[in-house]
Formats: sequence, structure tokens, C-alpha cells
Amino acid sequence: MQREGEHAEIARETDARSILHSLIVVSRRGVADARRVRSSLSVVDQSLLTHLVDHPGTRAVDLAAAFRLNRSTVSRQVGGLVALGLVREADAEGRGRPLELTPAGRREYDAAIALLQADVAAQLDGWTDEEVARFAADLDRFEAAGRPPAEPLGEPE
Amino acid sequence: MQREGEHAEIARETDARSILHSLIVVSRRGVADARRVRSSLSVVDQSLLTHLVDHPGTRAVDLAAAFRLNRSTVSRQVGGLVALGLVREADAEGRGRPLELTPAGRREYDAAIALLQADVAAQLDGWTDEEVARFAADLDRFEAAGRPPAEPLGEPE
DNA sequence: CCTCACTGTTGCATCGTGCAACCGACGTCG
DNA sequence: CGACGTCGGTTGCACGATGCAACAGTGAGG
Repeated sequence: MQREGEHAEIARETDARSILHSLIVVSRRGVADARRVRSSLSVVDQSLLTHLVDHPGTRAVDLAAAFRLNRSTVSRQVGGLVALGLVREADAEGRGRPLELTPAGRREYDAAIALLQADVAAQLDGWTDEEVARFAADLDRFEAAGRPPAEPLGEPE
Repeated sequence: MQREGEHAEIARETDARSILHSLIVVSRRGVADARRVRSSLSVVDQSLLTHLVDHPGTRAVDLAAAFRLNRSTVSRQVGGLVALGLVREADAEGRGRPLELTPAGRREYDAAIALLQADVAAQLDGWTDEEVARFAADLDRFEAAGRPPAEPLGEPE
């Protein structure tokens, strides 16, 4: 391209690095916070529940794929959630067992997420609504790009 | 923005929720990826190293505060890094022992971070440089808002 | 010099995780 | 219709990260 192409490239690289950087910090801090706030729900549990809220009927193996976890890990975590009465198996048609939240699970989830949500809101203090909307859109776009390649085919609709 | 304030409020809330949502997924996926890629460096190690790169001379207790970790955890992790020859103690003046990367640590860090960086770059594919810059700025702003209040330069207490 | 607050370390328990082997059920093919 | 293969789920095992609490070392001040 032009001579400024190099500048742009360097800038982009710097920005990308900054993104990774922020992501690392936000991530670790978020995990630590979520851990501290455990209202009977661990961080992983909260993640799994979140996915189940958005995609009811997801099977354990799908959860594993979505979060890049081993089947055994998901099995155990889900086992715990079922034991707590927060998750149950839905009607199985075909292979595997679809999972869904129980009402109690939904309540627990709402409570847990509310605390994290408060943190997010606090960190968004001083942002305009437009900035928040833009940030949300960017983040979603970024997240969507990282989904497992075999997943986004048209079945969740 | 006076009367439609309710709409805006709801939209903002939805966006904030979306942000938390994306953050959870990105975070967990990132951790899982970083784990998978462990070139002798665990996820936590990479985080600590990152902080030391940006803030040489940080003490263990400061690392703990920055990442909301227990002193003992940091102590052990740092111990491991020292044993690997990636981190060493700098000259101590006053209390505690400032830490810094060794050249080998720097190399290891660069190698580990490069892999994650590649993932980030891939997820940024299709973004314009401006969008990337904006996203980086937003993320940084968001991250900065979550820093421990008592951490920056002089505590006013 | 003695005491105290601040750092760092260690023993212990727990949880999350991966791997590998195993089990069980669905689906397919002969 | 029955045997087999594949996939989803579970379990035994090991390990790393983490918090808590008790303890040790050290600088700062009285």
C-alpha cells in the first residue's frame, strides 16, 4: 500500500497487543471476583449455566465444545449442578441428553449473574449509552469470531 | 434523552448484560486455549509475566493485589518461575522484594504471548484498523476502571 | 534494642481439569 | 432382527491452582 501502511500495521499490532493485554487482566480479575462471590456457584458453573440459559437443550458434549473443556470436566460439573437441583435432563431424542435449567437453577443463576453484572456496570460508569452499545457490539463480534468452527451451523434456531 | 430515558436505560442494561456475557465466553475460552498451549507456562504464569513485563520491580504482594490472588498463590507461582530461571529478584530497597524477568523469562514470555496474540489477530480478522484501535481503547478503559482503588501511585489514605 | 506491621512461605484441604479406560445407548448394516 | 461401531457420558487417577491459617523473616520506628 502506501508508506503509511507500515505505520498502520504497527499501530494495529500494538492495538492487538493491548487487546490481549486487557483481556488477560479483565479475565483473571473477573475469575477472581466471581470466585470470591461464589453464592454456591463456582465460576465454571456460572459459565455453564449462562450457556444453558441462552441455549436450552444443549448437551454436555456441546458445552464441552463451547468452552473447550474435556467431557469429563463437564460431566462432573453438570453432575454437581444436577445434584443441587439447578439443572435437569430434558427429554432425550436421539443421542445424548439435552440439559436445561430448573426454576431453582434460573433463580440461582440470576442471583449470581447480578453480582457480576454490578461489577460490569460499575466499570461502565461514565460511559455514554452509545459507547456501551458500541463496546457490547464489538465484544460480541470478537467473541463470535472465536466460536468453534463446527458449531455455528443453523441449528440453534 | 429525557422521556425516552427508560428505553435508553433498558438498552444500556441489555448491552451491559451482553458485555458480561461475551466477557465470560471469551475469558473461559481464552483460559482453555492458553492452557492447551502451555509451552511450560501456565495461564497464571503468563499473566504474572505480563504484569512484570509492564511493571518491572513489582513485588509479589502487588501481583497478588493486581490479580486478586492470595499471597500464597503468588508466592508459589513466582517460586516456580524463579526455579525455571524466568524471574529473579531485583535489588530490594525497603520492604519486600521487587521482581523482574530474566532474559530467558522475556523470551519465554514472548513465545507464549505470540501464540495467544495469533488467536487474537485471527478473531480480529476483517476488522478495520480503526475498529481495532477503538476496541483496544474501549477495552483498556474498561479494564482501567476495574483496577484496585488503592493500587495507583499514592494511596490518599 | 524491642516491638510491630508488612512480606513472604508452607502445611493442608479443595476444586477444576485432562487423560484414559470404561460403560451404555443409539443407529446402522448385514 | 441382531451384531457391531460410534458417540456421549462417567469414573479412577494425577496434577496444578487456589484460599486459609499459621509461621518466619525483615525493615521501620519507638
